[in-house]
Amino acid sequence: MSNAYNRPDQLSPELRKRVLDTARRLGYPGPDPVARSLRTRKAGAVGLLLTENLSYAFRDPAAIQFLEGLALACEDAGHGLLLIPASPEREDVASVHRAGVDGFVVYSVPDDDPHLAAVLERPVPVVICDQPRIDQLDWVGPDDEGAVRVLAEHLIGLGHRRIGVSCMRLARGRNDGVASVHRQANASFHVQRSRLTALAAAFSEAGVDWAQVPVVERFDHSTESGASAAAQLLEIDPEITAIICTSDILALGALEEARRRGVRVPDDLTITGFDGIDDAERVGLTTVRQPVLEKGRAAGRLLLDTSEPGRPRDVLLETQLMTGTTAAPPRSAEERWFGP
Amino acid sequence: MSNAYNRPDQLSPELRKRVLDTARRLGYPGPDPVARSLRTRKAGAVGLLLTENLSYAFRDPAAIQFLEGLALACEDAGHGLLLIPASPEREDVASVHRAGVDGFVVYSVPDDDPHLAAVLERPVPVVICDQPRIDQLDWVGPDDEGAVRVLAEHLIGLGHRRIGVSCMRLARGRNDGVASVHRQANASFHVQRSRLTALAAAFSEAGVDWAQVPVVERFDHSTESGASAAAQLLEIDPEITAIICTSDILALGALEEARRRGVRVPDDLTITGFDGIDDAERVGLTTVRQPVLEKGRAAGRLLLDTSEPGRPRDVLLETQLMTGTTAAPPRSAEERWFGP
DNA sequence: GTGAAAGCGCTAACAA
DNA sequence: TTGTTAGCGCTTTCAC
Repeated sequence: MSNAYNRPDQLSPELRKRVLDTARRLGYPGPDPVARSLRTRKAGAVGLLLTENLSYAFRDPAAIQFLEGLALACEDAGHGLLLIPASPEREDVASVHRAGVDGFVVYSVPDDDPHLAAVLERPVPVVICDQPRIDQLDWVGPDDEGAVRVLAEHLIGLGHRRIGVSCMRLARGRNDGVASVHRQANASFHVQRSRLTALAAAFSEAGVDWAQVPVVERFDHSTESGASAAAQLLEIDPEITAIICTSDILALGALEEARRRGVRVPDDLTITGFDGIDDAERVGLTTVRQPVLEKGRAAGRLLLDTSEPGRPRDVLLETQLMTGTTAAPPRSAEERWFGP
Repeated sequence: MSNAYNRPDQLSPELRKRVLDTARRLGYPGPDPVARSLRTRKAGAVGLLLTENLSYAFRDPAAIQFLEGLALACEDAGHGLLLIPASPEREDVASVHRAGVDGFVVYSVPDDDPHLAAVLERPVPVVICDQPRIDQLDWVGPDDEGAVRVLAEHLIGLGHRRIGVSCMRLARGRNDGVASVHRQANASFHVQRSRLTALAAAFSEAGVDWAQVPVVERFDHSTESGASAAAQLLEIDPEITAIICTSDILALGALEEARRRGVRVPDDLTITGFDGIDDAERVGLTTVRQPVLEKGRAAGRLLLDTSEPGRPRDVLLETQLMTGTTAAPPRSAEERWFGP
């Protein structure tokens, strides 16, 4: 009987048909997938853990592209993709415990995320995307430090010394405002930490006192946040010549704010992003492009690749500086006040 | 022991802690979710069946919004969302059989989809979104016929009589070209069928011979398809004054094609869409808006709503005619050839 | 508060 | 080729 369903080649077609017909007539709904999973120790699904509300994943263009890549890899392997409900608000970890999956992909969560801890307790393979970095675990992501350094040197080359930084949340607790150097260094989001560290290093080398550079943090990742962060930066120091944003979304918000204020980009103000989403390209944002879809696909492949040629494995993705039209040499103070 | 994990209130905290500590020390990874599912007959997850490749779901704005709504509902109920790999190419239904879920949401699949048949065999609740309509099954969707009729009457009111139609795939088999009246009536995608039927009815009442109206079908749902469909329509009958598209994506493609040809919209040609995605609103497309996010949320709620006040239930969503800037009265032939 | 035992539905191994 | 059986790991029930 089991054979009739699972190994059509092990018995004659006619017998198979007879068995199946009889089964259906008796109201047998087919093998129970859960019981089968228990027996075979395979769920045929991959779990995805995000640090945000599930619905957020469908609002952030970078997250969507990541999902697409991951879905592609799962589909190739005939696996399902289980989105695990793990809002940052509720500490409830049960959803991780309940997930019937063969492994987890963890996408960009903070070091101290309780859901991550729950995932790590499960006896299944785990692949981390972006953050955090954990020993002995497969990892996929871009070289954030290197990419940011290239961007920073581009801006330094243009002549920028007085800058402001707009960044995404640095820890699980909400803090919409200035992030002290201490908070920057202790950020529990590894990616944000490296980007800020790389910026600090590059600009320090160029003679900038990093402690004087305003870094403004926003909890929600949205263009509104980007706009208000830009506004705050311009208030703190109206003399800054560039706003460096750690994501394109924040940068797009900054562009909006600049337009609103009549500040010309890049003439009066340089604005840069990070990620390389479609909208960024459309408006010609100067940014760093990372292959987000590839990231998702690589994560899926890594997890589902059964031939294990020595774990842990790292996949470092190529990034590319996109010199758009939102970065230019700063104008001198006189130029800014009295025109060119 | 089971109690320690599942019913913290049934035993003293200290005992609970001791049990859990000992368990961890012995290397016990926590209760196996699959075995638990087998026993409790609950998977804590909802399956989603689409008719497209999984990755497609992350490219179509309407699908993304639907997913967001569905994810929202799942999250509220603490359920996971399992995306089931069911490409239209492979007839392989095993992924449906393997899915450990408490129910399925079926999103816009054709009447004769084999994966749908597999879903219906599973002894779990099913909610259908958009299509097909199946007796005794919960359903969520807009009033396609009504909405299209309002749109058609709008165009008829403007004076359009010589029109062309650009529509999405009508059956599982690829057919990029003209769709005969017969093919229209036999479309296995219920939604496309109703929209075409409603158009035919409205325009027939206005004195148009529907058999003479060119209806062009495209298998792939993309702006490129929309553009080529528009091109084909204009080739078949250069005198048409309006192109009605059964989706915004197709309409956006048609707009591109018009721009490429120097055909002015709406002066020389009226173009309409369906769905009301963000991009459509941005460019001012005349279209029908349906609450896509709400559709996803309603589907999830319907499936997860345990209090069953009499199934099957239908949720009919409100639609709204968006009179944008891409529809206007047709110009007479002379005007079109010799200018206003 | 604790322990023992049945059984969820399946698959794989083995026996006939 | 077909039939039988053990046991996957859990929860629930019931006896202690």
